[in-house]
Order: sequence, then C-alpha cells, then structure tokens
Amino acid sequence: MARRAAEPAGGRRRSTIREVADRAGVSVATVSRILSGSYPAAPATRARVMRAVKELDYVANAHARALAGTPSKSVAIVLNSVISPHYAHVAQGVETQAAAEGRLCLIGTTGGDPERELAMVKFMREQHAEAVILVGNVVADDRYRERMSQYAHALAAIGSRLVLCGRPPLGPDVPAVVVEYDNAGGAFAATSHLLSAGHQRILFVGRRPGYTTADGRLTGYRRALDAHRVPHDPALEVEGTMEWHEGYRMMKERLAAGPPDFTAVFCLNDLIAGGTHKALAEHGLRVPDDVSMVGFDDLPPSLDLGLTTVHLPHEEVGRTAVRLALEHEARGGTPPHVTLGTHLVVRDSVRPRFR
Amino acid sequence: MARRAAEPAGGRRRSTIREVADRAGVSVATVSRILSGSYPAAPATRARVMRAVKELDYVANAHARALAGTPSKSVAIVLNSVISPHYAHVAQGVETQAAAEGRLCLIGTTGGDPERELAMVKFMREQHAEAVILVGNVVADDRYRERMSQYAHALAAIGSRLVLCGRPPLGPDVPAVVVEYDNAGGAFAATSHLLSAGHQRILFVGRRPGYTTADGRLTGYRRALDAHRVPHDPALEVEGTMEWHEGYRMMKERLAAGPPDFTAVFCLNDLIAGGTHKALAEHGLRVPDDVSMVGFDDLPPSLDLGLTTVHLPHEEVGRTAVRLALEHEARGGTPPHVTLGTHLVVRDSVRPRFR
DNA sequence: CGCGTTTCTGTAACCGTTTTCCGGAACAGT
DNA sequence: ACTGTTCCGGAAAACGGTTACAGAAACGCG
Repeated sequence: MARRAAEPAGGRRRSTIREVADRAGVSVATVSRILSGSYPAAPATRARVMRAVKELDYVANAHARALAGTPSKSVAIVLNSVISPHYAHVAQGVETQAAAEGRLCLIGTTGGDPERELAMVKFMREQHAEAVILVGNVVADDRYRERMSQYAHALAAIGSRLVLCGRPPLGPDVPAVVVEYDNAGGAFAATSHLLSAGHQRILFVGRRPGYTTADGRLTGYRRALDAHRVPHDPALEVEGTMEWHEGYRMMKERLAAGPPDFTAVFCLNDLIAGGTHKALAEHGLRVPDDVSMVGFDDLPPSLDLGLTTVHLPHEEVGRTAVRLALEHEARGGTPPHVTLGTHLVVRDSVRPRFR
Repeated sequence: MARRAAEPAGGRRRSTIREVADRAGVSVATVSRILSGSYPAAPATRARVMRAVKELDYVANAHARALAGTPSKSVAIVLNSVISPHYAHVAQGVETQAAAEGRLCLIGTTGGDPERELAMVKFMREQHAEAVILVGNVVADDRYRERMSQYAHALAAIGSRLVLCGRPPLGPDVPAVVVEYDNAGGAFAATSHLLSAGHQRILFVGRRPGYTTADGRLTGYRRALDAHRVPHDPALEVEGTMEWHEGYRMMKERLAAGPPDFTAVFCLNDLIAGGTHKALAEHGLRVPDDVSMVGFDDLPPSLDLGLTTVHLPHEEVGRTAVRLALEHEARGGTPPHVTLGTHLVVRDSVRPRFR
C-alpha cells in the first residue's frame, strides 16, 4: 500500500481492533462488543480480549467510532481570550458541566475578531459539536448578524445548538439558546447602594456605546439615578474599554483636568476599578475615605481592593449554557432564554456621606 | 434502515457529500477534489459544485475525513483549572500557537485529580491529538508516575507527543517534551533583590514540600541567602498552598503569634502576595514602608499592588510547548527539554533598609 | 482522419469502528 | 437420540469521506 508509506518518522502504527481480534483469536465484532461493555460474553473470551488490549495498548479510534454511529459527544466553546478572568470562569463552568455530562470540551479563541469567530463556528460544526457556545462581546454589524443566524439555523437543522452567553439574542426567529445575566439590575443595585449612602455625584467609568454589556450597566446606573430623583449629568460618564490600563487612563485624565467633581465612582468592571483605584491613589485620594467606589464582576482584583462590587455568576453561566443546550437538544421546541440574577457584594469601598 | 430511526427530534439530516454530488450532477470524487482545493477542475463544474454546497449548507464530516486519511490536526491541553490566571495564560499561549499552526485545540480540566488527568490523557489519545500538553502541579506518586510514562510511550509510538509544562521530567528514558521555567533562578533574583536592599530576615510564605514549583522557588530563596552569607532560619518558612486566602491565613497567624520578626516577605506567588498584603494591612503594616515584599508570577494582582515580582513567560511556555511538540513530531529523536528564563520586575513594594 | 496528449471526471477500494443478521455449539427435556 | 432453547461469536454492511486508477472527451498535429 502506497498509502502506508507516509508514516510519522519514529512510529509503529496505531493498533487497530483487527489486530486485537487476531491476537485474541476472535473476530472484530466480538472485540467491539466486549469493549463497548454490556454484552454477554464468555468469561474466557473476555479475558483473552482484555489481555490482548492491554498488550497492544489499544485505544479505539474516536473518529471511526463516531463515523460508525457512536459519536463521542462534545461541546464547543468559543471566546475572545481565555486570559480574561470573566471568560475564564465561564469557560470553567462550561468545562465542568460538559465533563459532568460526559462530554469532551472543544475550545477556540477569536481575539475578538468576528471573522475568526465565524470560522470557528464552522469548524466546530464540522466536528459535530452538540452545542456551540459563544461567549462575550462583539460589535454586531449586519453582515455578522446575518451569517451568525444562518449558522444558528444550520446547527439547529442537525440537532445541535448555538448558545449565546452574555450577549443579546440575534432575533426572535433565530434558534439560539441565550444565557444572560442581569447587567442592568446589578448596576441598579450598585448605584442605589451609593445613592443610599448619600452620594449624588457618581462618576460612571467605562461607557462604551454599542457594546451590550456596557450599555446594560449604563442603563441600570441611569435608572437608579432616576429612581432616586438625582439629576443625570452626562459629563459624569467617561468612555473607555474594559481593561485595567483604561481605568487608569480615564481616571488620570479626569483628575488632570481639574479637582474631582464627584464623590463616588461606578466602575464598569473590576479591572477598571483596579486601574481607577491606582490613579486615585497617585493623586492622594484614598478609597473609601475620600472617594467611594463600586465595581462589577466580583473577580479576583476586588478581593485585594476590598471592593464592593456586583457578583456575577460566571461559572453558573457556563454550566447553564451547557445544561440548557443539552436538554433542549433532546426536547426540541423554542430555545430557552434565561437571565441569571446578580447581587451586590458589600466589602469596604463605600463610605456614607452626609450633607 | 433501522439505523436512521434514532434521529434527533427536530432535525433534517446533515447533508452528505453524495447529496452535493447529486445536486451538482457530478460524482462524489469531483466534489471532494474541488472542496479540498488545489485541483484542476473545469470552471463550470466548480461553479455548479460550489452552488450546491451553498444551497445545502454542506460542511464536511471531520470524522469521516480523519478516517479517510486527512486528519484535522489537533492539539490537546490538560490542566487543573482554567480560572487560575497562570494556567489561563499558558492555555492562551497554547491556543494561539495551535491556531497559528492550523490546529484545533482540545481542552480538559482535572481539578488537580491525578485520576482524572490520566483519564483525560487516554481520552485525548482516542481523539488522535498530535500532542497532549500537561500543565501544572501534581503530587506524583509512583503509580501515577508509572502510568503516565506508559502513556508517554504509547503516544510516542504513534508519532504523537506528551508535553510536560512546568513540571519535572518523568525520567530519562520517557519520551516526553518538557518545558519549564526557571523557578530557582527567579527566586534567587527576587531574594537577592531584598538582600541587596539590606533585608536580612525574609519570611518565605508558601512552602510546600513535594510540589516541584514550590520546591524550586524555595531552593532559589535559600541559595540567595547562602550567597549573601545570611544565616538560614527554618522558622522563617511558612507552609501553605498557592491561594489568596492561604496567603491571608498564613500572615494572619504569623502576626497573631507575636510581633513581626521579619522585615521583608517573599511570597510564593502573586495570589499569596495579595492575601498577605491584606493581612498586613489589617495589622496596620504598610507595604513597603513597614514591610518589603516580593511576589512571583507577574499576574494581574501584582499590578494593583504595585508589587515587585518575578515575571514568568506564561504564554511563551504554552507557545513553546506546541512548537516543540510539533517540530519534534516531525523530526523524531530525543525529545527536547527547555527551561525558559525569568526576570525580576521592579515595581514599588521594596524599600531599602539600613542598619 | 487517425492518433497521441492533455484534461477532466467517474469507479471503487479503503480508513476503523459498530451493529444487524445468522449460524453453530452446548445443553436440557422427553 | 432428537429437537428446541440459549448462548456466543462470525460475516458483512453501513458510516462519509479521500484517492489511485482508469476511462472519456476535447484538442492539436501530421
């Protein structure tokens, strides 16, 4: 066979079920049956087969197995990057739940590039993933939206599922499971907490129109102001992305422009809170003595900072995504859309202020 | 066909290459060739095929393809958990490099359980991963060591590779690639930094005998003391695991036992540094004014803390692992063993002390 | 117009499993 | 001893692609 010629340098071939069968003196069918477990086999035969398997160190070829009709089930997760703590936690949840349900976990990252995300989804489709879980923010232009909903349909057509985590639904008739958390609610709670402590001028750090997460949190912030009848000042909303150094930059610039015109800070997330905190410290402003502060995410930095923040059920999001996708796959019907609750974790970054 | 009966509830079937061929009025061979790219085909035929593909929204079955001899290459990574920043960074490196080399990335977590780790390796072997990358600490008992080196041989036999990241080799004749970073060297540098600043009594927080990472760093610490002819006091080595709350606990207990008998702290990693920092603060001890401090890892918390720490090339470890495994797979020979360098990042947690 | 080339396209074998369908052996009952 | 069950194990047909081989159509040329 010429086909055999192109083998990896050092290697014997991977042993096949046929070789096991020969060595055990039985047919391939018997080996297959014995290995797949529950099948009546004479103890002697079973022993012979098992010995052959051990001696050859045989493991089944997952591809052949999948092809023949016993697919090794798998779940795919696609995210921007795995180093962002939030994504990492979600991924952990996905992985945990997938393992619990006996599924392998495929992972791919996109670096935030919609193009690569689309490619990943296609890739996962080829791999017969039972569910493709998309996590995180993207700017959703129309072309992207269209192609993604096409993929949703394609996946649905073959009994698989597209799952959107922490991003808005694609549309009413797109068959995708959606797992969100309550950004607006959390922001409302955090802002109310500051307001109740007597703060009126609350800086919102991390505005970013078009990004659904940021938008949701901004909405909650504004609603809380409204509910407390505190006038809303657009000048208190600072724009920037969701990173540590951006938080640092935003606060630096703000303070460089003049003395603080706020008594409290709402940070879009804990990373930003970290940077902001640093910038404040460099200007001799202490938290919470001089400035109160709340964050969002409840990820590691908040522990170091003693930051009062909004807890997000990161891992729960991942677990729920897998669970819903898998049970929905079995049941069929309209795909579920759940919103997970968030709650405030009070630490030590807010001080009451009385007029 | 009875086989067809057990279909997922809602779904049409996944379309096959045969259906594409029929619709385009050509043979399957032609479709296969056209899709696999570089093959001379009449423009008209190609167009017809492409249209059929689009209309049926066909994607190839990766399993069938793999079976037939064009395996979709993949690389597997197995780690304790993806939420630990260090692992996450390594994973990111692996994923990046894998993508760059056109490989899919399979991921599995073990929760630190050797049993699950072994199961994962087997699983990955079934999936025909070109390399299986193991990251992180384990307590290596003999049974574990033996089975793992058996897997290494099994993988090697079929032209795949076992890669160990940040853990010690299994033995001289075990065909596994090893990528380490220089724990001892980094610890030496960090400790020397403290010693040069005039500190003599340096608390080592996070001793954990048997864990290679901890052991390596402790070695570096002791060597530095030696080199500076500072007597080594075992009472200055505190035991604990590598987490934030452990750092907190260790320092809390130390301070509860009596006034500080040290002027500087060497933390096994940045997480511990975070907890330690907090505990110090609660006792009114400021860093670096009252106590100097160095960490290890250069992960996010160190930014917030302004921590002087040892930088580890996390992502580089992951990338190197993939690169080495893949080129070694091609070349054959003795598997490489590399140690990546580390260096000190000076921030603002160490203050000179003069007698 | 016949023939050798060149270009495409079809046929069929094969990849390594699972599973259906069947046949033979052992064993008990009469 | 003959038949009916029960138990085991084998042969062979899928699964959905790739590719070696060969055949047909188109083309240039003497």
